[in-house]
Amino acid sequence: MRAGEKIHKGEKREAILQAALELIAEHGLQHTPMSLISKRSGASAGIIYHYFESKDDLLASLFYRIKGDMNRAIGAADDPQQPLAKRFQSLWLSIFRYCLTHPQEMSFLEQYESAYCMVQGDRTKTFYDMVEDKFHQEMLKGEVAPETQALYNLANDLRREDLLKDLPLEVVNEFTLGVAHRLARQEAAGLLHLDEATLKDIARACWDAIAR
Amino acid sequence: MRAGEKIHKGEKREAILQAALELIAEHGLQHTPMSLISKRSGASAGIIYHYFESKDDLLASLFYRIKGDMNRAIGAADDPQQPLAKRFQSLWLSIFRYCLTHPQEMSFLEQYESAYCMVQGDRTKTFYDMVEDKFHQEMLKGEVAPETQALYNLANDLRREDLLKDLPLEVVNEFTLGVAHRLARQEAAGLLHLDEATLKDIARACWDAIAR
Amino acid sequence: MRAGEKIHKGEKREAILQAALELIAEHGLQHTPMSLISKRSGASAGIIYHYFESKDDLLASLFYRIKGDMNRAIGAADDPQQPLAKRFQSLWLSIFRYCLTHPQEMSFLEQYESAYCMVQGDRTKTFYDMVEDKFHQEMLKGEVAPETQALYNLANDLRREDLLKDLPLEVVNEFTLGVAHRLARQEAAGLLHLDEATLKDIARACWDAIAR
Amino acid sequence: MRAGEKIHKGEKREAILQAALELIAEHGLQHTPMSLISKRSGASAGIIYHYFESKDDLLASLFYRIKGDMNRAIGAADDPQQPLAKRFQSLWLSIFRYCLTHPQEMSFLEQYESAYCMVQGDRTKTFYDMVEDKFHQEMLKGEVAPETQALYNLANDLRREDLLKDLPLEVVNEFTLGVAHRLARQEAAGLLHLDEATLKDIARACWDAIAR
DNA sequence: GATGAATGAGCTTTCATTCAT
DNA sequence: TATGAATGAAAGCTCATTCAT
Repeated sequence: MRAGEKIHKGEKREAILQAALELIAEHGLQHTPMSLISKRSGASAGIIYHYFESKDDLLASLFYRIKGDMNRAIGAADDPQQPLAKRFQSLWLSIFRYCLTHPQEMSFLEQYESAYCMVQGDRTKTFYDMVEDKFHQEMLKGEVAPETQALYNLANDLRREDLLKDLPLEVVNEFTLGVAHRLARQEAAGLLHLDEATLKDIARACWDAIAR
Repeated sequence: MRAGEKIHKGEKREAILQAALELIAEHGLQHTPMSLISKRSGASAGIIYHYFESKDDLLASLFYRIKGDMNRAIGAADDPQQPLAKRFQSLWLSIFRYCLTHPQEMSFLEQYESAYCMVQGDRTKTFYDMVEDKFHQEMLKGEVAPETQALYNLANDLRREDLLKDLPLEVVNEFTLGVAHRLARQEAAGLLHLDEATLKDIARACWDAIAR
Repeated sequence: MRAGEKIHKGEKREAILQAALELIAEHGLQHTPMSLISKRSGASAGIIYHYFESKDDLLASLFYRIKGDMNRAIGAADDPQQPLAKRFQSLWLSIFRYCLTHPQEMSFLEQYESAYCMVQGDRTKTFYDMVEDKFHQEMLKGEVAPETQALYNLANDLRREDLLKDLPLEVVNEFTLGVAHRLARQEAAGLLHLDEATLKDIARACWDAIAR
Repeated sequence: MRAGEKIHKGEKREAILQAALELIAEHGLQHTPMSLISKRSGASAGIIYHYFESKDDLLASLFYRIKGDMNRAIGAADDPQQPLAKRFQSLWLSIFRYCLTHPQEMSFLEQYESAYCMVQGDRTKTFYDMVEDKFHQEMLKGEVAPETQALYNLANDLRREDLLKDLPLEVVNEFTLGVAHRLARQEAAGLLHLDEATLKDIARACWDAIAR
């Protein structure tokens, strides 16, 4: 009964995270009280605090679960055997598609990141500076956000071949993952429709931006 | 005393908006109660409801005030007499600088837009679809968000000269205003430092992305 | 209308404190939720937080209101013109009577003081060490708890005449105020009945304990 | 294995009581949830309800365990062979020392007794009137609280020799156990330091209060 | 005996909004 | 216009107790 029990445990925790994700995507971070998460997930109000220390902890856990999923999904699409230009296109398209097919996750990420990003003095603090739970601490030990790992690997390969302009890595990131993310959001919102051919054109435009 | 009274009116309303902007940038949308806005602005709790119908109305008013400011600041930098490539560079740099020098406004915009953007069914609804007050209605009559006007004018000029790739306008927007916005954010957060030369390189990379 | 307003304001604050006192004496500190204080006092749940920062602040305010009352009541009974032995008896009886006629206040004081007194390491911390609000800070500026002031004045006069044994002041305090307090509690609880004559005998026994 | 099992049983029950005692002395009665007692004692949340009917029952059991300990400790110090004045001094000092060396027990007793003592109408009800479990019922069958037994034995001996003033027994109790208890508390809190000589002076002052 | 996940009523506190003055 | 005390629903969270295993 061991395995069964563990699955059951994991399922409840997962149900809570899933309920939170759906509700936040539907009603917004501000209009998602714990009571609603409790109702939707089928968990009692109290038990949520058995799995998560606080609402903040729940949200942080959800954040890192999504980041991890995204990282895995995108990383899986990278094939180091392929030629570099082809790899870049595949990666760009896989980012775009992940964003497009995960609107709830994208909605959550955007709300969460912007809610924890504020100005102090003449300084903007990102949520990475502000939230101090174990998850964030662990994450900060790595040098880059996990979902950019595949991209950074590719960027290093490009640089080795001297195919990349001399731009900061963050800028390269904005021209690829950033642009893909934002366009996928607009497509998901119906503000835009991009067919296969256009997508490839855009991927190519990104390439033009960063390639020497 | 008429004129004086009117100035006084405007000042109080402005003080409320300014207090809201500062507090939201400092503490976040979720942690900015009306009571704090009242304290910071020097206006009583009650009188805020004389100037604004509700908190939502106050936030929407602030949103449109900022959008207007931004539009004016960016538009002012566009000189139709200049050659097109030069115009593009100027515009890109002026967008970047506006974002960099207005961290409170950027913080507010990001929080506000993401808080009012949610998923229903398999559809992402932007806050433009959801908020229904007079301001939004007025805005929706125009075809594009005001701050992109100068960029769209330039894009049309570029297209007339056949200098622009055949990409949707929204994509062009992402490669310019979007990229500038996100990089300015990172610079403001101290995650990145971009010197004058690098900025011009990035503006050029944007141009490479969209120019034929 | 000024005076009227002020009285009205004070009345609501006072009503809250009075309701808290009654309920705590009736049901105990642990079984007196803010909701009950709100109901009994006729104040809404929210407005209590206009007058007091928190439940702790409310309790601390009540504590100092009672300490002040007690001090005034007991101090008023001391007549420096009287002979010293007579003054001691009067003071002792007035302490006893105050305790006896204010059972709610006594119940509250006992619960409050013991609830905030705990052991850390091999050290007992009194609530004076633990609570850190403005009231306590103010109180600690004085050298002795206010209700012992009259007693301390008398003790000094006795010492000047060399009528007092060479005992620490705290010990003198226990033999007078302390004993009176505890006996009044037992009388109020019906565990004991002390008539006038016996009371005078006890006051005399206290005198025997401390007088040379 | 019988004996072993019984020892095991007793140990777990004792561990729970000990954990409760420590936590209540450290954090206060109000801030000692069952979950903490469970953690500190190493017993699961559920099993506590095998040993105790409820939290109230656990607290009552702890109360009587402490009262019994105290009684035994103090009674052991009384030697009926000694002269009466000497016996009184020994008893007083042994009370004082027990209180001083058992700060957790004292903290618990004070909190427990005051939390269960409340005012109804113009009447103060002690916790003896209010708690109705078997322990209290048993206790009420005896005429006096157990820890005063040794003192009462001595008081009777004194009265037989006509050495005692004509004061109610409760008053005698206050002048001895009561005063010792309160002074030990203050010493434990560091508000006071009483050396051996002073302690004997105080024991003598108590004697002066009650002796004819 | 023993576990610890689960319950759900109840807690303190917050806050957008109203309204008598 | 302007005030700020007052409202009360709703928020996040706690905790004594139960019960399937």
